[in-house]
Amino acid sequence: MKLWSQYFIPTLKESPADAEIASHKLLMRAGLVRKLGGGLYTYMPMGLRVMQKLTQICREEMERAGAIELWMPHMHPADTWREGPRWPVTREIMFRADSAGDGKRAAREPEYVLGPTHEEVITPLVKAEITSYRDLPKNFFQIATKFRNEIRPRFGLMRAREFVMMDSYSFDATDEGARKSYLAMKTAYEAFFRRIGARAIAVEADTGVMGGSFSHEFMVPAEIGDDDVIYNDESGYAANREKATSALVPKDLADAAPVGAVEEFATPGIVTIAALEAAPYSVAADKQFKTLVYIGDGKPFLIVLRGSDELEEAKLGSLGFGLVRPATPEEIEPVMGAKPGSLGTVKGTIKNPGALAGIFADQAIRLIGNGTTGANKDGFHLRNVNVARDLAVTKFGDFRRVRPGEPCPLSGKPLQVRRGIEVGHIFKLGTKYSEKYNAVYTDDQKQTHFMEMGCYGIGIGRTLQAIIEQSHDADGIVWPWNSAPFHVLICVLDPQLPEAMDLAKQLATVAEQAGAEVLVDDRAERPGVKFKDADLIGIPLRLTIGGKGLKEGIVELKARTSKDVAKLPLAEAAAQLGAAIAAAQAKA
RNA sequence: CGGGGUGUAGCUUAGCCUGGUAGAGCGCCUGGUUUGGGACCAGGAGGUCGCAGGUUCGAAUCCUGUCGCCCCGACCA
Repeated sequence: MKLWSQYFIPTLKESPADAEIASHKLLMRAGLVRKLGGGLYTYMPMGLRVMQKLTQICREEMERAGAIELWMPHMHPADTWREGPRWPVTREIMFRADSAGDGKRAAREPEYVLGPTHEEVITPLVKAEITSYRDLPKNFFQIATKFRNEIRPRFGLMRAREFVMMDSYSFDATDEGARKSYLAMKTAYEAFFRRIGARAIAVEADTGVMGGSFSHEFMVPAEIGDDDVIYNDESGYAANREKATSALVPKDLADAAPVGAVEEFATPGIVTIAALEAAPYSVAADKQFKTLVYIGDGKPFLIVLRGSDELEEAKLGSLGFGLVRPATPEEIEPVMGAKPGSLGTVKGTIKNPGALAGIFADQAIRLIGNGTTGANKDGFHLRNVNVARDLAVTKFGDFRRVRPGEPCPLSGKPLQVRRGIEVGHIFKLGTKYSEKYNAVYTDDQKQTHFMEMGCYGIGIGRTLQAIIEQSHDADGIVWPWNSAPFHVLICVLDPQLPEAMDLAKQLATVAEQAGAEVLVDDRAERPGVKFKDADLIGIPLRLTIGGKGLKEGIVELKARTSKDVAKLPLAEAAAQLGAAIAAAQAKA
């Protein structure tokens, strides 16, 4: 039991000016966190209590799934990363942790970095410690602080520079085992989110920098989310926009019949899809070929899309390049022979095709018959262009961004879109890291194999905020039972009356014996202030003890989720309170 | 990193355009009256107006630079 007057819950009537979204405002107003700097937050006592609830439930579910907790350093020798497989990418988001020094000791290259994640630490560790199939599988997890120099921290805990994450890493002997480990994590994550009262859905996701074969994100649907989830309720299809695909191109699509030979025509000053759509050219965007130049690991390659489609850059990951970026106009002209706006991939028109690492086309361009594309000659385009006959294509793939309304790949029904907050992510990695670090084991035939890996993460702080985003009303937070900082708030309206405080302490003991955590508001505040604060901090059950009620012989019990107040005769108060707690526990 | 915005007391902010003693509300402290949904009265404390430079007799206000914070965007030709 905690007495409010002796605890520390600095609530605010007004939201700080830098909080924009509901959950961020409530985090501040309910006294859960305070900001130190951009993306850096102090967990105040109430915020810490919620954090501890989440980490404990997370720990229990991970252990239930057979994972083993450990703790790794968060300051890493820079070589750990420099020698790792993704230094060029990860160094951009890592903080260096060198001696601040006097200028003499400050090295040009970092000596130490703060860990954004731990594949580069755990894989060498496991390589050194595990060499036999007898010791596999293993799944190690930790719940600890991560550091990432986010391009733009925002929305409070939603995207922070320093944040708490549960991360785990599985090591299996076989691909089949790795699939099992992956599924065990998916199940554990679902159990975790269910227990803490967050409605999260698993969606197919892009593997991104992590690499690997497949992955799911756990998304909490919310308008303020960073990600678009593409889904169809009927089929159960759900994917991150970066990964989402649609059944836009029929499998048995026949190539359109060419109506004539490729023909060049002058388009002075026309360098955009939209300009070519306008009169006098009047070429519909979905009859145009859009040709983009990218640089993959230093070498240019081309991406061809319909003019009406947009590139989903994340899908370029499937091409296997490490670092990918758009080419600059200076890089484009020597290769293509024209400036951006007049580019194309019709055979024979590219100035220096030998320089290209490949020409990759989105399958949707096969829907174009007799289309128009750039001539690789400034101010000229080509018409009557047909994919099979005229275009040089190394490989077809899925590179376009899906739009709502397109047919679901599973059911053919229209896809829908909604925003979501990514609170967890699981990856099946395969052997990308084990090969890099030579993490091998010996099987019962004395053969050595690379370990099959998976990695998994839950953003604890982000999850905390996502719960608030998902569970609040105009008056404040509505904590789910298992995430709540306290379960029962005993509101003593007249704390100067000894009998009121005595009863409060008595009922607090009852509640604690029923397994609830109790906060007693014993402050010398007016009732209105107490009720407003009670709603703001969102404790699931509120028991009100007032001098007026005591004279009538009653106390009041109210659930945060309900408007109804139950008047309990004093003789029944203990039993009713116990019953309400038991009911809430059973439901949670 | 690019664009936009903003910085005045613990919090919310007015004043800035048009230079001339820095104001309010909330919160805090003291006293009193109140007491079931953010009370009232009286008194009080609290500000290098983000920082640095400049213009000026005089700068919160105008100019330059810089830093912090917030929002939008991410080379899609």
